[in-house]
Amino acid sequence: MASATVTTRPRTATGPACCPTGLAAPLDRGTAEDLARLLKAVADPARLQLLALLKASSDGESCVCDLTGPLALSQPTVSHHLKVLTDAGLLTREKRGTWAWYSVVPGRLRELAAVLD
Amino acid sequence: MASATVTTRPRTATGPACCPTGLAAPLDRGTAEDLARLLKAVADPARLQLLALLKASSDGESCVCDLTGPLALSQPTVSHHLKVLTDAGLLTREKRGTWAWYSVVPGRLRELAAVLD
DNA sequence: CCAGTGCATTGACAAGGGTCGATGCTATCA
DNA sequence: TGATAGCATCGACCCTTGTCAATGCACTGG
Repeated sequence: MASATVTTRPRTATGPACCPTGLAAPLDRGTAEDLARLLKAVADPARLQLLALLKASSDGESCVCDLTGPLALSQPTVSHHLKVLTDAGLLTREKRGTWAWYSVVPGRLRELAAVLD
Repeated sequence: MASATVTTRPRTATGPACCPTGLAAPLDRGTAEDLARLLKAVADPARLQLLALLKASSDGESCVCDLTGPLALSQPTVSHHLKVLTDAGLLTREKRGTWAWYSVVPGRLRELAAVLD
């Protein structure tokens, strides 16, 4: 059993992706926490439904009023989930007039998927 | 909890564990919950470290005593995380003598990654 | 200017999850 | 047989998180 490899690293909260090596090599705690933060953003049924709805949208974007219906959740709850996904860098928000239009950041999900390999 | 490793969803049981279409098409709540359950199993820093350690292991397997050190967590906690990953179908457990040897189920992570696309 | 609409924020609540110490169980060894 | 080592389970604690009602804010239309 090798000695401990728990090296705390200087943090990259909203960094680009995180670990370039994926799970091929042992992860230090900091890198693992960064990856887990990203995965936690996706590991929710409501947020998965939001991502699927946005990807299936004809224009690649939707406003909140079009998302509350399919999810059967209250408007504040949907806004909360959209914020979580946006903070994780998976969605972009563009406010046009009264409406807020959300769309998926292209390639970001694929980056995350590539790490799990 | 006594959850089966794979759900009993009536739709297209040939898929990995949930949605064969990934996020390309809208998800119903049940399918989204199944996928979220799998992702939650991975969305934890300790469990990511465990997966990385097991993948990087020379024999592709490790016993609990070799995993508690690098994670700097107590033995019951590590056993708990290993159980979560095993229940999710991501790890297999084989008891030989006094030791319990864990190893990653090949291809299972890749299946999960393929859904996020 | 005022009423109405779309969305975000706040506060509060209940449920879930990570962690540990203590304990129980099984296999090995003297 | 008794003692010890490796793991799993239990019970408890505390923090996180998903959810909603109420409220606030920005923009639009009459």
